[in-house]
Amino acid sequence: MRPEELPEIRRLHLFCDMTQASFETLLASSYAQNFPQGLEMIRQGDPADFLHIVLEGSVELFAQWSGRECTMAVLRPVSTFILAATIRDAPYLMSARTLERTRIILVPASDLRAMFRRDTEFAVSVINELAACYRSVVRGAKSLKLRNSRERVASYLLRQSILAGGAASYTLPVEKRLLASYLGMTPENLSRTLRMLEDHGIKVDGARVIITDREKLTALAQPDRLIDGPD
Amino acid sequence: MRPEELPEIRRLHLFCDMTQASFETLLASSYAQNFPQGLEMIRQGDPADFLHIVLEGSVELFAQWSGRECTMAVLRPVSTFILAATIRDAPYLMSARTLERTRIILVPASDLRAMFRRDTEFAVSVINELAACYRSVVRGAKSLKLRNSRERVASYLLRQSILAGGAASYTLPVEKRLLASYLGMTPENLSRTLRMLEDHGIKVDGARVIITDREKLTALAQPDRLIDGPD
DNA sequence: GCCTTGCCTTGATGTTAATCAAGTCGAAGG
DNA sequence: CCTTCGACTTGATTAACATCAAGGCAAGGC
Repeated sequence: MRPEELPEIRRLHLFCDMTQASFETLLASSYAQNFPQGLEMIRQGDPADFLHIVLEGSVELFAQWSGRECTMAVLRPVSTFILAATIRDAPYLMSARTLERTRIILVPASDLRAMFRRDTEFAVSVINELAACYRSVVRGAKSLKLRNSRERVASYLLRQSILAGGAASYTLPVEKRLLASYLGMTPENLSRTLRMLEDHGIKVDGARVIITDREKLTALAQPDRLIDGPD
Repeated sequence: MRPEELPEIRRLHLFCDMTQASFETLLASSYAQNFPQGLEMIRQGDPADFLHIVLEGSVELFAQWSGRECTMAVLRPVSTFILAATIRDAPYLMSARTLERTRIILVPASDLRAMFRRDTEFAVSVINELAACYRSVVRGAKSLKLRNSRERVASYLLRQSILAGGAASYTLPVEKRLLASYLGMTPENLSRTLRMLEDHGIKVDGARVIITDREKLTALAQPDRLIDGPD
């Protein structure tokens, strides 16, 4: 692990409140690994032996069943993933693959579990992190059950604009086929929906999104703090 | 609160590992409340001031958006709910209503948050509980995204049979309209699907479910530990 | 340069599920 | 006993979405 990486990790909510000693102990038993693009680094069902931290690149979390597959999340630096599985010492519920060349820190699950028994502040951080993750998945489930695909796309586009500082124009952070799977629809349907949304204040050209009429888009998306955040 | 109720609460995973002193302190600031049937006891968006424990009756967690509504979970004694919101001191993401006359214990969120800073074993229990809740929602999301409605119904019916000890016959624990909403479909569609499943090893008469051909049902449901549990 | 390759789009078609509209049934109450 | 109400069912229709098939387009390799 490179020394300049430690402060970046330390800044994560999960690690910023623990003692320096605890942090150093935990990271001492961890190690970095570089993965090429498209590598399936975690397979659902495998035992969860490590907490993962993305330092560079990006990772797709996805799920499989009966020959089908869907994207559950896309993670970018700096963030952790599959915390819950490591804590319960249970099999991963999701698979993970790299979307590009990606650098990951692997923190042994057993050290993690030992650490939050010794460092109360760390335990509190884990609690907060898990609660946030839980709420995030609940939001996703609400969006899936309460909105149709057009509304989900509209909400997503509006939300991305807000994350880009309210910009009227921005670039999609992920490929469209991935986005479609994430939103629970087929690529074809996403393509058609984006076209339809031209009547609702959105223009999409390649990965470029332009909001032509924010009011109209908002009327369709009906953004809701309890689904779209912020927390 | 009745004295005979304390041991029941103590037996919950969330409370069984904390010190007796901590448990008594926490419950001393709590109080019980009885609600009639059909009462909306929690409204999504309200501040989360209490952890809730169901002692008698049953509670529906549901979500609303744009005039639509869907069931997220049904809770029965003895269990806790909306732990994550209380921890983050954030608004509830879901509403809750009683399905029958229901008795609830209310634990003040602030006492809860103070307690897991003082009692490490309790903090660990909270961590484990949250991780379990998180995984449970992820399973639900996977089921929604990877299965069509017929497969969801088949999985549900098979799973209930297993929960009933592998019985070939059992009673549905919830009304069908609720079940439909929980499974992400309309009551009409559930009704038709149950009829269709007669060709796949299931016979439903009112709330009575009879598995006529477990093998056929299993072939359709394709139960998966990573979706249907057990954990 | 040309040829791949992968991603995206488009149109035609088929399937799935929601909606609309009656109608049945059984439990609760007058 | 009859009425009423709510839950459930059923059929007809419509809307939403997936699938299938074909083609466009841009990036990268030879």
